[in-house]
Amino acid sequence: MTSPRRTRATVHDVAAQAGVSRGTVSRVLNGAGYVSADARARIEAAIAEVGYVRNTAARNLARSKTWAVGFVVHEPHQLFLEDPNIGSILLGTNEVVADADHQLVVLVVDSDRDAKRVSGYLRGGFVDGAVLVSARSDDTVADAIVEFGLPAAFVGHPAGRASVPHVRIDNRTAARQITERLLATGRRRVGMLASALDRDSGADRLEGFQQALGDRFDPRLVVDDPLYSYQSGVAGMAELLDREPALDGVFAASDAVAAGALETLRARGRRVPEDVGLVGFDDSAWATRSTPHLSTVRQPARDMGRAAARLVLDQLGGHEAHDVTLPTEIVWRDSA
Amino acid sequence: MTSPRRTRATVHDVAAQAGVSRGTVSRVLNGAGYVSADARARIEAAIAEVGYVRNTAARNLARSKTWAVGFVVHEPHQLFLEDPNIGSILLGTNEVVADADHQLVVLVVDSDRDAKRVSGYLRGGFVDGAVLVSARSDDTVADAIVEFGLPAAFVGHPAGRASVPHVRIDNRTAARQITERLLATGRRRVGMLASALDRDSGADRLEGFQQALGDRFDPRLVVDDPLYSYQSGVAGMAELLDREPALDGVFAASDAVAAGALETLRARGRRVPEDVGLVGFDDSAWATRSTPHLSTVRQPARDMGRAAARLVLDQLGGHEAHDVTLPTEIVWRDSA
DNA sequence: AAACTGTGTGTGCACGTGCACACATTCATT
DNA sequence: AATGAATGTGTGCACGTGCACACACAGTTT
Repeated sequence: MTSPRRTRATVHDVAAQAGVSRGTVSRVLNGAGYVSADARARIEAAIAEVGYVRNTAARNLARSKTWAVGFVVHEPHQLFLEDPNIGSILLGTNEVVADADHQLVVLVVDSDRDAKRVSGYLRGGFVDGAVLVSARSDDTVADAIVEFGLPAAFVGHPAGRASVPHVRIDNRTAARQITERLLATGRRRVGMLASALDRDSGADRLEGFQQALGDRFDPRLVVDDPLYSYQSGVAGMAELLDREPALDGVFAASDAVAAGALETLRARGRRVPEDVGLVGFDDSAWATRSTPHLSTVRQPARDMGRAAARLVLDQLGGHEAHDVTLPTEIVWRDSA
Repeated sequence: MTSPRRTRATVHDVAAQAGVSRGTVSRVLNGAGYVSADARARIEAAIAEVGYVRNTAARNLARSKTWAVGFVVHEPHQLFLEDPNIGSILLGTNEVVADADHQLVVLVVDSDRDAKRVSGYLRGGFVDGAVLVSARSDDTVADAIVEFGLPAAFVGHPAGRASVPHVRIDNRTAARQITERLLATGRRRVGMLASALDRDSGADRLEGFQQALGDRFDPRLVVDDPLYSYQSGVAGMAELLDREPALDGVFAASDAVAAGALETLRARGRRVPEDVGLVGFDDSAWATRSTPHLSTVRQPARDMGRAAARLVLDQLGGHEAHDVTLPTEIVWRDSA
């Protein structure tokens, strides 16, 4: 068993081994021409011999370009794992970033301490840009990025940040449309399980819901929770039924919330969709994993991830980045 | 609106602004004593004035220490997102790594091109060590790590890699125990939905299953699939029922697989647990999200993540790293 | 008065690379 | 024969930081 080298080989070692200078080695490594066939062969042999691998960190320092892009998720870890939307955004972003030969670096923020560390990381010259998912309005990581001037893109538009390019969906219109569709099934007492009202997504969905109901909107029939979680659906639904036993329609701010609501409805002996019509938001894996399958709004999460990546790459390429709004689609299944 | 700096401030700028030398600035930044109160105050003012943030990449180069640890997931993205075990391992690892003031960098490998890029990243001096999850036996990223001598730890032990420290559970014993428990409910024709036989986890679970059945083991009642996925459960269960309609017990190699099997069983009109007893593995979110809730093996995923992180940190601290085997627990619910 | 200690500060080099430039050689052109 | 281009190679500096060392000065000890 060979013991791991205490110190790695450098271009100097390669140059010495091949009997040439560092400059020539560098030319071989970086593909620029003007190297004799003989020198090239000797250098390639030397590289293999001394086991040279380029120190990318040093290269980045010299070139001041890292070929890495951060993907910052500001969510409780648990939710990061539970929410398939974030996963799909990650997929889309990675797709585009990898295709441009950059390395995506995923950073999860779940505490003030994390926020501090991640902010330092982003400013520390490790990445050329960053994609931020689900930033809240008082997001210190976002503050750090903006202040530092790091090329970035937000997925979802945190209130009060005009200056940062972002990718969004029209949450308000989508929420209005699915609520109208729910009302069209003849429901009379319709409530909402709202979430994350401190973000545009949460606030706009509530607004769309309210628009659809018009005069019939009753603030008592809105329960809200900071998180888009299964658990918040379980609890919120119980609260809603307590407030209005005659409830016959529910718009949940996400599929995870809807799935939780479904659990409570079942426990309380309400049939879905016969007694209560239920619609969700996201068209996540929850939608088809639940019984009955959920009617919901399809968010083009993967496209959003792709678009956000492009916004960052555009900026890195010196182009202007233009905000993007992507279309949603109503997916009608069995829950309403 | 201030336009983002084209070039960031350095220690030189700070030194010039404060009227001192770089060395003194460095001492202030790194906390080493021997700085007059006057100089310290001027430097701190200068730092704020020019908006200096340390270039951590350069610092790392100088110190040859990055304070970052890679977390490599070698899975199709889709599965990475679907499998809550990986998420929990990630949580545990991040917990310990963050506590040691290191930054966890998540890297997902889903293609040969990814593998190449990630290998380069790991060797490029961006991280001090790495945790590898679900490495297959012919894993090129693992090869790169071993060859390069990067301090690392595997979660799950890929066959034929004696030299790398790893964290594992005793899959064989756990599989044997839960199969025995399933048999104890009086099942006569018991099959298995096996997965990932190219990893220790998959192969050992099959072996444990076989041990429990002893003479009654029938290789025709084992269906296998490369992935621990919901979809593989759906398809595998159909195959198993086609081969043996009288089947009354199934051990699925993971909860996701069991959940898929449940779907097929329902579609084919088999009641669980009345007609068919079903047990899974992992005690993931699938287990309690399914109807009925799954009997399964609890894998201490979070602890495994923690242990792996410690293995890496131990090596970074110059200590020897000892392999860890963690205990499992059978969780008996309603599906058998 | 010389030698020593403690405190504060500046300078040079190293980390490992990339790149601009200078220089050397060959061969074709005027 | 002198100029020029094309090709090949070596050297110095820059990237931004940390650290070892040298130095300067005040106050204390022999």
